[in-house]
Amino acid sequence: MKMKSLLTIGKLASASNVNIETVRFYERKGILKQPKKQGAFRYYPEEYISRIRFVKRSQELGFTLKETQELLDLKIKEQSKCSDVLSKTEEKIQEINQKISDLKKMKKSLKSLANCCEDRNQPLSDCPILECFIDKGKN
Amino acid sequence: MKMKSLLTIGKLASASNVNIETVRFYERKGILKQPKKQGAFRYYPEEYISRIRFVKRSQELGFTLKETQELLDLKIKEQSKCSDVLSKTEEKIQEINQKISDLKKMKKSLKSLANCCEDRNQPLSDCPILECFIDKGKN
DNA sequence: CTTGACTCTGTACCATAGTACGGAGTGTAT
DNA sequence: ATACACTCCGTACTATGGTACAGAGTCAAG
Repeated sequence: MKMKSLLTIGKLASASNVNIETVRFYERKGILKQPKKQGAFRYYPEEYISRIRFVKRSQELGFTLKETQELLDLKIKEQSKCSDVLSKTEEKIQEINQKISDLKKMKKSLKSLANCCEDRNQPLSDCPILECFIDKGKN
Repeated sequence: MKMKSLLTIGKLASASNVNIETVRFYERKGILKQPKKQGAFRYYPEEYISRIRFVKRSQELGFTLKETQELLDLKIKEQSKCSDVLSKTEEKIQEINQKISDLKKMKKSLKSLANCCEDRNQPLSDCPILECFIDKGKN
């Protein structure tokens, strides 16, 4: 049974650039809900591709699979209580802000490290990579 | 032998808010170089505290231990070739920029998700969390 | 109606990043 | 000089996030 815009697991995996086993793993873990099976095989609508991509990028940004699932669940459960969604989104937004701010600090440190090499007046050993996240006095 | 500003492994661990075993683990992995041993015990200068903190925060930002070590090595190997340091830092800065930009997209999506609940005109099911990283037309 | 590529389930295995623990040794305060 | 907390090393175990594989079943093209 072949329908337009339904993918077998193999097609989905290669379109999403992950291993087939990873798709099954995500299903076992509940990150992807298992699609209708026509007969014995899974057939996935195309939107699963963006889901998997979302999962991968979310991980690269420092969210665990569990957290990623929470992010996805915000969308998926259409019957979610609004107050739940709101507080969960606020919480995730706070986490994101913290990550962004820390990444900026790290970037600043890396830049001054790079400057040590462009501007040879400073010895490399004085570069402040370790000071990224250190509060000195007031931050 | 007790000297000012030298810490035993236990003091270091609790000052850095990690498990003692984690310190030893980092040492085995080469993330922390092992300090002078006076007699049989390790004695750490205080700067190890900021190193460990750096490692922990770096991980939270989505860098692996290996990558964290690369970042630290930029500082530690004072005889590093400047060109190496520069290209490594540039590379990390690019990664950081990408992360920041993706986090911002994710945040934007979460905000419009939150709006669905504040402004009931939009149905929850239309919220765009999955569209975070999708290029549609020009990005 | 067979063949071959693909999929199924279940289990085992892998790397990363720790954490726990046993049994022995050390350091120091009293 | 002995008690007790702390440290040593080595090994085993844990959780997370996959990956691999065996052996059976399925699909569809020829």
